[in-house]
Parts: sequence; C-alpha cells; structure tokens
Amino acid sequence: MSEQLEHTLSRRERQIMDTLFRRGRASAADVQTDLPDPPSYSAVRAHLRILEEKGHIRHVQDGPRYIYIPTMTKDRAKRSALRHLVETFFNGSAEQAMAALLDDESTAISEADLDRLSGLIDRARELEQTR
Amino acid sequence: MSEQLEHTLSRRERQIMDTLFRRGRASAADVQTDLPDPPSYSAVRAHLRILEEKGHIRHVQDGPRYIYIPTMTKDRAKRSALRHLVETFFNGSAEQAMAALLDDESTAISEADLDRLSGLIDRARELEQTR
DNA sequence: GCCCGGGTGCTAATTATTTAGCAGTTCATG
DNA sequence: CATGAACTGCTAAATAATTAGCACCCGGGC
Repeated sequence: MSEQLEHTLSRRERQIMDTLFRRGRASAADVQTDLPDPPSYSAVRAHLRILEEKGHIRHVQDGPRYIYIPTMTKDRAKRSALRHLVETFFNGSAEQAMAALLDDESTAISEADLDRLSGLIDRARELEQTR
Repeated sequence: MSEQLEHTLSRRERQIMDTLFRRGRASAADVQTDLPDPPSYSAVRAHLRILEEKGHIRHVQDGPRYIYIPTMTKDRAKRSALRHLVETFFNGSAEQAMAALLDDESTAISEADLDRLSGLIDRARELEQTR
C-alpha cells in the first residue's frame, strides 16, 4: 500500500480522498456535493470505482447505495499529511508548525484547549526526562 | 490569484510547488533532483514554464540559469495548507492538530521547544483574557 | 403489475497532463 | 577562437485523467 497518498493521486482523486477523510464515510452523492467545481454524478462514481480498484477505498452496502470508506485509517493518514506539511513548510520543525497554529487568527482556540495543551506539553517534557 | 493551490494544481505541479516552497528558491536541476520518480530535465522545465504562465511562480536570472520562486509568500501558503489540513483531518480543531504534532514520535521536539511553546500558550491565554 | 426515482456497471470520447526531443544561446576554458 | 557543458525556448507526441452517456437493476407507490 502506498504510504504517500499526496504524491501518487491525481487532482480529483486527492479531492475525493480529502472529502472521504473529512467525512469518514460518504456516498457518491455526498462526495459530489463536496467536490469543488463538481463534475457529473457518473464522473464521480467512475473515480470512486478507480480509487477502490487501486485499494485506497472500499465500500459497504447501505440499503440501495454504496458508502465509501478510506482503507487507510484516518490516524495514519493524518500523521502522514502532517509530516509532509511540516517538512514542506516548516523545515521539519513540529514546534514551528505548532507555533503557526497557535498564531492563526482564524482558528479560535479556547481556554480549555489551551489548558489541555499545557498539560500535554508538561507530559511531553516528562517523557523527555526519562530518555 | 487562486487561494487554493492544492485544489487547482495537477500532480506534478503540486510536487514542484512543494519543492519550491521547501527550498524557497530552486533551479530546474534542483527541482528535478527533488521530484519523486523524476522525469527528464526538459519535462521539468516545461512544467516550470507552465507554472510561471499560470502565475504561481516567477524566475530571476542567476548567471546562466533561471532560479524559480513561488509568487505566493511562504507564510500565506503555509497558513492555507494548515487550514486545509486541520479542516480535513482534525474536524477544524487546531488544538487537536497540535496534540497530534506533540504526540508524534517521529518529530523530536526538544525541551527548549517545549519551553518556547509553553510561553506561546501563556501569551495566547492572555490574549484570550482581553477579549 | 407497471413505472418512476435513484441507484449501479461499464465504455468510449474528450481533454489535460506529462513527457522527450531538437535547435539555439551563452559562457568558460584549453 | 573552437569546443563542449549547461542552459533556454518551443513543439509535438504519448499517456493519463476526467468526463458523460447508456443500459441495467431494484424497490415502493399508484
């Protein structure tokens, strides 16, 4: 199974995988509504069939229709995406990436979130000690 | 200018923009060596010409050769990429994304980094207060 | 029972991407 | 000052992506 989804997928395939990861599971119609500049329904279905052939997604029957689900777990996919983004834009520094997240106006981080993060950082610091 | 680079670029174009953002500036030969499964030199140059036509990059002369540079600032690009990733994999929660970054074994975060992050979080908490 | 509505599978055509090749230019150097 | 290495511009061909269309199936309501 390819580890580097970003590198091997075509434009539409990427868009479709994104919506599937975002939603977790989706019908062909769901995917169509989510796609930017959406093509015809049957075009979407053709893509889904190809992605399934390639092993990137699978489907389960849900009454009359298919529900599509990524085969790679969301956890693995998110780690892979994060690693790639940190590499590309933050020179490999996770710390810089976190700083950018904190800094971004558009993403509101609540006080509760901040507290939780402080806790996580403390825990990370302890782990650091034990090495 | 298109805000959503991820959505409009082809596979190779994306790969090339990634290496340009990673390196900041690069010659055609640089780009070629960075590309996964690299095509011929002239293929790379054709892509660079097209990306320039589309306005995504520009070039400056460096002695005998061209050096290519993204037109979008790295800062804008990284924010856009972060937003998209947070949306796709973290349900819009920057906090969850940060937690994942902290948690990732592969990205070593030093104690100094952790201290710096604590400081940033404290500052964010103060800002929160003043609203 | 028949006829939509809303699904699916499959195929073929269009369009875009991706590629290599060739001719010309510039520059360093022997 | 001739030669070759390292570039560039441009073009055309091959390949891949993307799309729409058609035929079929199935279940529910009239």
